[in-house]
Amino acid sequence: MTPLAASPLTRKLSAFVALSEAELAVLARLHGRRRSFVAGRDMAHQGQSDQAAFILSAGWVCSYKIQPDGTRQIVDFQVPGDFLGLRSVLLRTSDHSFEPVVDVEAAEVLTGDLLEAFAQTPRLATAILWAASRDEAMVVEHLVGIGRREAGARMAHFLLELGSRLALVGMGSKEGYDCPLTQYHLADALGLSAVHVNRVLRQLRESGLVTFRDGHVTFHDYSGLVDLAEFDPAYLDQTGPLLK
Amino acid sequence: MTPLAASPLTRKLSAFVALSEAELAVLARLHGRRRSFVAGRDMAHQGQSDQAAFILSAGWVCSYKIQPDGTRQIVDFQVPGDFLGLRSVLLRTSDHSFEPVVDVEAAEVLTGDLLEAFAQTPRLATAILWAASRDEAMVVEHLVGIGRREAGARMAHFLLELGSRLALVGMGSKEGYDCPLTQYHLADALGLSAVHVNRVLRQLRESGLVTFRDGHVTFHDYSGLVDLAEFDPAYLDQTGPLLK
DNA sequence: CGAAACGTTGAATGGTTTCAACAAGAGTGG
DNA sequence: CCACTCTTGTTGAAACCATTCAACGTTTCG
Repeated sequence: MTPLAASPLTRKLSAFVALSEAELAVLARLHGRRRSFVAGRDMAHQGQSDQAAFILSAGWVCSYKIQPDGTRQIVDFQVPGDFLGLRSVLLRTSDHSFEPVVDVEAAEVLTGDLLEAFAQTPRLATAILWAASRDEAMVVEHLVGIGRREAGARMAHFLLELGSRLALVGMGSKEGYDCPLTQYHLADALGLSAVHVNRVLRQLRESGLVTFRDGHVTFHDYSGLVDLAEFDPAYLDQTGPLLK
Repeated sequence: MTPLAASPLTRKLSAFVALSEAELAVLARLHGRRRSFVAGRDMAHQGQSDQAAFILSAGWVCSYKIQPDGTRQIVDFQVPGDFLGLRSVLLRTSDHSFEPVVDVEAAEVLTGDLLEAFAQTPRLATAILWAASRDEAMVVEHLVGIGRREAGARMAHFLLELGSRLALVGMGSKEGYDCPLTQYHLADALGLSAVHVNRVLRQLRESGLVTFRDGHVTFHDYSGLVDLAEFDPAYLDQTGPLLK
């Protein structure tokens, strides 16, 4: 019996591991401290220490780094169901900033609560760490994309990956998904100029592959897009954490 | 009293945390299973599971991903003192390959031994996890470099970072260091073509900043290079793991 | 000696950026 | 309610950075 309104994180983890009632209860308790953040105002800045982690339940966040010359590189996006700042708590190395792309609802997770939850339910701990390693794999794939894919394939890959992530929490399908990002976000994430992002999007649209418009991504030719991007979701669709 | 011939990893950790005799002993025991690998033959392949971790004591390794179209992106290099495949053991998500750049000496670390060591000496565990988070920060910085730095600054930043890492284990200084990488390695790491790497290196050389030649990097104008690269070693020179 | 790996250089091509200008909608304050 | 500004999106033309192709030199190694 799944909860009436499972949180996105619960949904995501449940897609890979069958969680017991007790584990679901602990997970639910982690969602206790609800917090809100308004779009555009950073949740945390580079160099700030002692910050909490969050579980995103609604809204989008991006984690980025600003360079001395003012250019920005977005490292990753967080969508509902994603952890945010997990490594900062576990390992204390947050040298980037977090900006809510839209208004955000999140649960604050204190270090103590997290460690306690881990101690109580090792299987849950494994599942969460597995999710963290999945995030890391995405950063690596992101690096590969920027380094070795041309703009069209890079964009296609990005839109497909986002779609897969959202599908996992019921917010997207092979038809498309809602996406509040601006072309500037895409530019800063993909290492392109905003102008070129616009052109690439037009090409993809005119090729009948995808449309990115008015806050919505629509896949017109999913498999064609997969071909263009050479999208291999192996790094996303893992067999799940190794649990006995 | 430091050991007569401290391992590079011991050296590195000691630069940030004062380890007790007992902790040093545990660390030494982790170095027990010595293994050798010859240059060019992969230590592990993409998709392979159930692999051990290694502590590099001599030689260089690169971790990379091959794309369907044959292009390669090097994600990171490992130099003596670095862990290799740590995340694969802790979290099981190694979707990239490891190639020894030169002949390599490493200590194999079995999952069980590592967990046992962690249980025995929590401070050592924290120190090692801190080192892992530092590696992660380098991958993020690498992503930023590829996405938002032009070729010259990217190369300069890369050479400087490598220098800092090597200095930590006594294998480099602000004068320079030995570096067995080929221009092809640089190209695959920096997301450039080998031809352009050659040109960029020439420019840097002719500007009197650095020379990369015959397996040796020589800094001619360290601070000039730092300026060009906008190199801010904050993500490397952390205050160390938070230990009580 | 021949092959293979690495380095070097030129010329042509092309993907991307920059600069510039304009359009449309949202929000703001008078 | 209407100017006004700000953000976001759009498009063209010129400039530029980087790639590709091609050729050649050097060294290493079997």
